[in-house]
Amino acid sequence: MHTTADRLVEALRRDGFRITKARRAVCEVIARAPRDHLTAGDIHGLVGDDVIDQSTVYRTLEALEQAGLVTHTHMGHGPSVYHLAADAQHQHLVCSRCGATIDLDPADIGSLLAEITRRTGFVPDPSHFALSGLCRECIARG
Amino acid sequence: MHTTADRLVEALRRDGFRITKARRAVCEVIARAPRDHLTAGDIHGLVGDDVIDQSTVYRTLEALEQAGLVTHTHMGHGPSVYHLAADAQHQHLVCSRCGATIDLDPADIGSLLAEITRRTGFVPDPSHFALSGLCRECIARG
DNA sequence: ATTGATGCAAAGCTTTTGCAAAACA
DNA sequence: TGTTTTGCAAAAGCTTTGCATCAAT
Repeated sequence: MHTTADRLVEALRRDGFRITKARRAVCEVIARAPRDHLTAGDIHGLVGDDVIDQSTVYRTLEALEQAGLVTHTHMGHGPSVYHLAADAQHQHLVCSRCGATIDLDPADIGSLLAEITRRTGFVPDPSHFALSGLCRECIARG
Repeated sequence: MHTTADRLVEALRRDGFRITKARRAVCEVIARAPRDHLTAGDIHGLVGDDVIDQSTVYRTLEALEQAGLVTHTHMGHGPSVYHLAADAQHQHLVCSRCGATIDLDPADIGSLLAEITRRTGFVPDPSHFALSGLCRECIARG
């Protein structure tokens, strides 16, 4: 039976990328935390700071994005976060006061996005940017 | 009659900020291009690269944001863009292929945002992040 | 006179890049 | 073997900060 990590590795190979220890390690970390929001630094740390170089993490993530397996989301001032493309189609809400993040299901915003497309012809990719605002708790606190 | 720049300056003063040559200059640049998307670097250049220091531009923008007069929007990989708060309540769409940007009127997304609030209690601030995707032209090109 | 703002220079943080050495196919 | 990938180190791009000096109130 194939783990997600194996599937990522195989997909990379199919796309003509060579399979190295570094790429396998990054795939395993990403596959193990599919719903998490991992920064390049997180991934580097999880692989082991001195196992592979940070630049290799970025180059591997670039390869994975090129292969359509991973996407990244800009979360504001901080570093970008990476996810499996399969899990990425949610909208991130991030509270500008307390920093809490909420993942919004695609179904919950589908009609909104369709509305934008209908009016402008623009097809949004909700996963690529977070949406800033105030969470319920911070509003309740005034 | 008061220009927008004057109004910005007066609002800063009312908030307890001192009025300096640097702050006046930044206010004038921002007031003159109210609908534009100016980066801190743009503003620095428009004031005059050697008239004030870049760090002063950032500190002035911080003061203006603190006073609620200006907001900034994260546009992805590049630098943030700044606008008058009064003009900022639009959603930025940015095409991930050609880089074109579209400003979406608040009225066009109001119901979408209300829907998000209804479902999650989260009150989005549409101006703070751009929304990535593909513009009509790039879709037409395949 | 006091307090706050500026300029300068340096550093911080995320990300990218050049190049020689090492690893994959 | 031939080409890709890695590590290292350095740099790039945006933004922040420490500190002595200067300016606004």
